[in-house]
Amino acid sequence: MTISTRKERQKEELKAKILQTAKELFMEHGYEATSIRNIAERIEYSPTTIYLYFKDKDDIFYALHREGFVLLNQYFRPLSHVANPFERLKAISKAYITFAIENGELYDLMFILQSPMDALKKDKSDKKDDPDWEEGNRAFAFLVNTIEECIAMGSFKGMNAEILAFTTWSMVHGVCSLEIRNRCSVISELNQKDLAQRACEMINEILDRSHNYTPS
Amino acid sequence: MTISTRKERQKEELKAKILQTAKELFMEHGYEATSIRNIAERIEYSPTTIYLYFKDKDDIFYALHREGFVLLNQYFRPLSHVANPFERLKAISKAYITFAIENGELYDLMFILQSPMDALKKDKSDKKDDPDWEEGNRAFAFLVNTIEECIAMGSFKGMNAEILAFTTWSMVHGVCSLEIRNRCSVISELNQKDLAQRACEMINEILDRSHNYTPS
DNA sequence: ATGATTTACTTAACGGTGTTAAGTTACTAT
DNA sequence: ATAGTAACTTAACACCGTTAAGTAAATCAT
Repeated sequence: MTISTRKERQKEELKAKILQTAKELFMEHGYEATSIRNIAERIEYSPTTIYLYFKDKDDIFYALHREGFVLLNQYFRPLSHVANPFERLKAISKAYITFAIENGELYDLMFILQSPMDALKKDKSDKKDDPDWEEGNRAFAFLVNTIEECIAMGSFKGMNAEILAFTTWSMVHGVCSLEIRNRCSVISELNQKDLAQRACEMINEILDRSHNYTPS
Repeated sequence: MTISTRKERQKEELKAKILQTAKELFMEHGYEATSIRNIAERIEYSPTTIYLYFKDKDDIFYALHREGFVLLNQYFRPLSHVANPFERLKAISKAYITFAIENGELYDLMFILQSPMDALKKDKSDKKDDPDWEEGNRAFAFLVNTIEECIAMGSFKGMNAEILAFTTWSMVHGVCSLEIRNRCSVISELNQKDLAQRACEMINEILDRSHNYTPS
């Protein structure tokens, strides 16, 4: 028994090593420039070995995808102590953009690249209630709950919490993705990250005005 | 003279034909699945011929990029007749998302793909005042001008027009890019395009509340 | 203990990609 | 007529993701 569990462990170790190496290369050079052959070379195995542990390239990046959400939740965790739900909402949007700027390639993988979504489509038909998606659901649920609390306090009168959560996410994602995919430099002379920061502050300002709003 | 002008014309015709074929294939199958060899095969030339007309693959897609902005401006054109600047702003955001949904692949090229930005980086150092970028500038200027008119009318008190324009663009881009890159289906049971539409309406609602806002 | 089977991995190959160096043809100018 | 140029092609390089077939060692069954 102990000998077969050792083998089991070694298999898992190799799988983890492939994943970690993929992550390193991906962080260094991005998705396009990371090849199965590169990964194989760095871990000193033949490229085909990787296919014994992962279905295909998308499958590897789908696994990294999950790690991204774990990290994002770490950025969110301290914010659960912010008592005022509206302050918490603004803190979430700030933490989100900080995460995006500090982990550009990972953000790209999680929210821009098609690849991990393709992997999801291939063998998972359930989508939402898949255990790999748990961390993603947790992150989004935190946002939805915060907005529900805002509404319970009388903010955002007449708005649907889930739609507003998606909309808020869209707004900050818009800033982050334009920054990551280099669309900021083209329209403004400002430093790119400054522009992103100022846009994010403005989103908070707009949310502020919107949540305080009382029809006249 | 007339014989050499004919040759000149034929060269331009072939260049246009390459571009049009690239566009067709790109619209049908997306960026990744469109290869130089595919294009060459369809126009019945050898793949290397394409390199006599375009520097590389990015260069081809950068050219299509420009056409995308021409089309976007066509969506915007009728809106210049909307007299009320705030109504015009909301109409712009609606037209933008309609453009994105009706021309998904083109939108992807213009605002998501890295490729055309790489082409821009390669041989253009001026960036903003490059003639190829004229149509893009026109589209953004239309948004900035509209917001400036809003501010002149007393809306969005205390906000910077350019930053607000960028922020507004970010907000609608966020919705469009999440939809195009398949991140909607994961978080909601709603039909993807419905979700995008509702998010866009909510952005207009938020802008509405924000522009009506008077500090209490 | 020995033969059969399974496990873990590799070699070699397929069909594709973007790109370039060298070669070919046909037209043009002297 | 000949040298030169313009337009295009052939062949190749160095990659890519992926798979079929093969190998060597460990394990299992008799």
